[in-house]
Amino acid sequence: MNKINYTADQEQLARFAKAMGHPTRIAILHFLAQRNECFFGDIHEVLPIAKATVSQHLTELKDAGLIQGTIEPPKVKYCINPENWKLAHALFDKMFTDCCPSKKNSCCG
Amino acid sequence: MNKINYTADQEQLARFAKAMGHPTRIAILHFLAQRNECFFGDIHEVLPIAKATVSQHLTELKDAGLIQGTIEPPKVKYCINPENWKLAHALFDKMFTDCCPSKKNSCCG
DNA sequence: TTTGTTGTTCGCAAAATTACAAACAATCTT
DNA sequence: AAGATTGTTTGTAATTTTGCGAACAACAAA
Repeated sequence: MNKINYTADQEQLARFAKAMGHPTRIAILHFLAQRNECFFGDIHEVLPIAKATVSQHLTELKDAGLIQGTIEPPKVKYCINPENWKLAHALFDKMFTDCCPSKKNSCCG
Repeated sequence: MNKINYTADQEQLARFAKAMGHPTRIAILHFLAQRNECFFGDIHEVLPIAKATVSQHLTELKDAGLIQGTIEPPKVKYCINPENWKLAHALFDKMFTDCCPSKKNSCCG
């Protein structure tokens, strides 16, 4: 009967996952990994959507902490946020490892 | 100027991420990992939301392929879907590894 | 100062998400 | 058949997300 509270890690993981929960944003993250130059224009150029929408998706990734933007007039350079990227990697990995169905006490075990 | 298409892997990863993009659903996944018995009632009991809402969240996780449900009258047993769980683990891991900021050709490198 | 380039913000519309109570269905027990 | 138990489905409401064009802001160059 005891209701659980969501832990800080669970909330954080959900926030990261939500930010990654759209193909465009996954594509942006992939794109940032393949380029040294990560200006807005470069990103917009390869995506099949309006620049206003690209800007929105970038804002969401930034708000979630997965990327960061730097103004280099007249351009804006985007890149992965290294610390939060590591954190996200760790949280996801822990999740998938903890819930590993091969573990003895797991469902479907 | 060449617009990219989202790859099947990107779409799949986004689908998994979207399903994980809510604290309740993260909590459900964690819960499924800690129990052998994974009946609906057990899950509902620990969550601070109505059963209809729990059912909805379970449906989303099921539709994304992350969990599976088995009817064991009069109960319903839920558990992790082992194959898709592995797939999700692999896709997320590949993403985080590919985009690792420590790599030479990465942004922020 | 005017023009051009680069992105963000605003205003709007359509669709999806989240949540609940109430009704329903399926199955056992009496 | 009637009741009890377990979850799902339905109907509804509030909020969020996604997307676009147009307007705007910041800055460099002519």
